[in-house]
Parts: sequence; C-alpha cells; structure tokens
Amino acid sequence: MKRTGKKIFFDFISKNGLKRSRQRELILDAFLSTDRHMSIEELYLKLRARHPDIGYSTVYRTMRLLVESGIAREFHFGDGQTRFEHLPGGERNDHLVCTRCNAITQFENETIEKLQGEIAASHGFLIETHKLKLYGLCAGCRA
Amino acid sequence: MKRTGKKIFFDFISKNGLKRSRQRELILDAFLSTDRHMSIEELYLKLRARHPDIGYSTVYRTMRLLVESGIAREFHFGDGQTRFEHLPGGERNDHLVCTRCNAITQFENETIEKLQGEIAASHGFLIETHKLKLYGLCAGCRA
DNA sequence: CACATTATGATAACGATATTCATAATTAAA
DNA sequence: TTTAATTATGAATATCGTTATCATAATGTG
Repeated sequence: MKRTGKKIFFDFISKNGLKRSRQRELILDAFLSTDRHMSIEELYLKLRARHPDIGYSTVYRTMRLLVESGIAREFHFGDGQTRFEHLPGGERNDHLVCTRCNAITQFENETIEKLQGEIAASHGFLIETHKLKLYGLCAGCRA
Repeated sequence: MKRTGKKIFFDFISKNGLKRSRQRELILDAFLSTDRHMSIEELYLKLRARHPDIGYSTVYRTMRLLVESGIAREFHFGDGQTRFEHLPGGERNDHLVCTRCNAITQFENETIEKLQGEIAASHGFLIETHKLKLYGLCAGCRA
C-alpha cells in the first residue's frame, strides 16, 4: 500500500461495508498512474489493453466510488465527457484550457481566492468550492 | 421591434436566408422575458402553458439560433442541463451557484479579471474567455 | 398567386451514463 | 476452511439530454 490514494480508497471501502476487488484496484491504479484528466472511455481503453475482461460499467461504478471516497473529482470541460482528476495534494479548481489543443494546465492564486471569499460574503453566500477556467490559446498553439 | 435582442435576432434571421416564424418569436420572447438561467425544458414548459402546439425540437433549434446570433449563451452548471443566459449587456461569466436550491447569482470583479490576465500571461496563455463559479449555500439556504 | 425554400412537430436515433439481473467473487461466521 | 450471506461483476437494457429524420406546413420571393 505504497500510495496514499490507495489507502484512502480502501479505507473508504471497508468503512462502508464494500469489498475489495481486482477490478477496483486496477481501475484505481490506472487512475493514479496518470496526470491527465481522463474520461471514463480513456480509462476503459487504457485498462482494456492489459485486462480485456474489465467492463465499462465497472469503470463507471468505480469512478463514482473514487469521487465519493474523496480521492477523485469530476470535471467538465465542455466536450460532453466527464473527466477526473486527483484530489489529494489539495483541491485543484483552477485551470487554463486551450480551446485548440485541449491542453489543461492548473494554477492557483491566493489573491483570487481571497477575493472570491469577499464577494461571497457580500452576498451572504457561503462557499463550499469553486471552479475557475480560463479558456484560450496555450503558448504552443499561439506560436 | 422594441427590444434590441429581437432586432439582432431577426437581422440574423434575414441575413442568413432563414425565415421568421411565430414559434421563433414566441421562444425568443420567452427567453428575453426572464432573468433566470432557463433550461430547454423550463422554456418549453413555460411556452407550452400558453402555446400547447410548440414542439420540443423547435425550442432546441431556436435556442441554437439564439446562441449563433449572439444574443444568448450556453452555460453548464453541473446538473446535466444546458442553461441559457442573455448576452447583450456584457459577458457574464461569474456566478454564485447555490448547491441546495440551485439559485444562480451573477457578479463580476475587475481585480479578479486582472489577476486572471496576469496568470495567463505568465503561462504564455492568451485568454479568450473565462468561467468562474463559486458553489455553496446562498443566504436563504444558510438561514 | 405559385413555387421554391425553410420551419415545424412527432418520432426515432444518438452518446454518455445509470440500472438490472444472473453469475462470480469476497468477506464473515462457524 | 467450509459455509453462508453479501457485494461486485459484465452484458445487456434503460434513461436522460440532445440531435437528426421526415412528411407536412408555413414563409417569402418573383
């Protein structure tokens, strides 16, 4: 159990009366072993290369569990597919999204977050989370 | 033609060899007469109350035209449904979204936008647009 | 007014996601 | 360790929002 993410997930599993399975571990590994924002289909194809017996539904179901357990987070970038990112290591809510090549870069900015808090407060609003996406052209695509 | 939005839309219609229709005008009116972020279904239900002969498909098609003509803009707030907002009067990219009652309030903040520009610049990124959503509890739901 | 064109509404198709169900795997108890 | 109860799986089907198809109706142009 080298990975923190794995520990969190399997703790979640046992805490909720669920069961460990080969598939869940494989899907978790596939998810943890990439830095990209993978969609279900991408994860499925990646997995199927080595494990042709894994079903599409299982990937869906397991990704839902990863979200519930708090180690993954859903993201929608507007292409109709749900994508997932790692959560441990702090929430990553802010992204630069290239409208040409779809490259996604994350950033964070304390000042912006502070301002968000002030804006919310002035509306009597209590922030749970936020999402900030800057759409445009990345350095590569501008060149 | 009292409304600016109407003029823009029907100019777009004739400029593109399309035709005016009773339905298009009704849908446009329904859209213009609300401040909320309406989904297709909500618009359809609102319309059907007075005009039971309007079809679902026509609402979809017309909303696409409103977006193309530049007077409406799509938004996704994570509930799986596309919602539309008025465009004239400046882009509105920043929202407070209540996770309990789904109320949506817009805001804008120059300082945040300036910081966005700086962040993008430091990545060699050219911003075309942005979306900022603060999720949490609105004043009403906190009480 | 005629005719060519576009719009309509109903229905079917669609893609992403969710659910069903019979079978298989896992865990807890004995 | 075998059993028994429970949960997980994969395949197929259903669902939801959205889009396309198609025959008919409305529009607008000459």
